[in-house]
Amino acid sequence: MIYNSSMNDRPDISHSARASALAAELRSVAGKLKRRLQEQSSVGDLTSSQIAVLLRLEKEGPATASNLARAEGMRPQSMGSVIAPLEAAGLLSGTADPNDGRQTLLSLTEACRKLIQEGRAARQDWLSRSIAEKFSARDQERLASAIELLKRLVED
Amino acid sequence: MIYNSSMNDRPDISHSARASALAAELRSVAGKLKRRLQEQSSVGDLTSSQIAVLLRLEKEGPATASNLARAEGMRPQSMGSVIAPLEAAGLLSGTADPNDGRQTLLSLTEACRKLIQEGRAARQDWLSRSIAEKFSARDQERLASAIELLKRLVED
DNA sequence: CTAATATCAGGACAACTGATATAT
DNA sequence: CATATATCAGTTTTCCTGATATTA
Repeated sequence: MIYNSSMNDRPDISHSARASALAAELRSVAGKLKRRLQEQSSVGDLTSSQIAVLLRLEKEGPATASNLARAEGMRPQSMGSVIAPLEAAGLLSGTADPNDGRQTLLSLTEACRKLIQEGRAARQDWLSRSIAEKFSARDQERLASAIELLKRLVED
Repeated sequence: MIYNSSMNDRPDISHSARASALAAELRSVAGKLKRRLQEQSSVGDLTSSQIAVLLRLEKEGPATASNLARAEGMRPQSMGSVIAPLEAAGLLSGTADPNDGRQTLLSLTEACRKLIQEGRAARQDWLSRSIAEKFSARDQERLASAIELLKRLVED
């Protein structure tokens, strides 16, 4: 705390009151977003977490299940059940790391990479589509900095 | 669409590519936020949805379960199970609407109102606390406009 | 032996759908 | 009778915890 509270018991009442109001709104919109993503995932066949994984692998290259779990802030066991259907669908393939037998390095299959590059995946994706449709280039910039803000919030 | 696509098949490739990248990041951070809210709710005794309901009632006055459900973008049945524990805990009380016997108007109990006004609820709330601690007044303003952006996204 | 990875099994939670009772 | 509210019951989804095998 930067504020000196020795001369005043409530130096930041409005600061925390504002925080509380913002929290309420953020909680509400986060809930809606969550439900929206979920309801859309039943339309296609990929869940939100699965799309997040695919796009991360596409952007940052092969990774292990544990790596992905850490990146997404979830447990390795949970990531396992996110990944399993993707492997079954032939979108992901795992090869054992020759240097470390414990690890299985996951990478996108050629079929999946093609799907993403053709933009088909994005067009099927409700969130990508909504952002493209509803947000101008200027708004997309604003969204980008908003996301940085949210990242700070969910960090430790 | 403002762009004229008659002279070019892909006038907004970068626009939608950017949208797709933003979607990936937003999805990721939304997932983390969701998990964070959930893990915190098991510490206290109120879920994220429940806090959202309490703060909404405090801000906007009494409402019916269906009203609240619409406001939060969920089904009335789901809202029912959000509300039930709150009534049981004595934070909410429902009185039958004299004009419309179907409706039960929910309002905060005095105990709950006091809790909120004392700021105890907010201090116990991880999200409020994080926002207050991590964000300067300037950042809170940025967050406020970010939330407006997200609201547009989850709207129909 | 300790640490990290992966996986299996069971459970909790928050939302959903469908059905029913009641009041308008 | 059609509509809106509330509630009961059952299901699904996603993530969790705990336990075990394997390799470094």
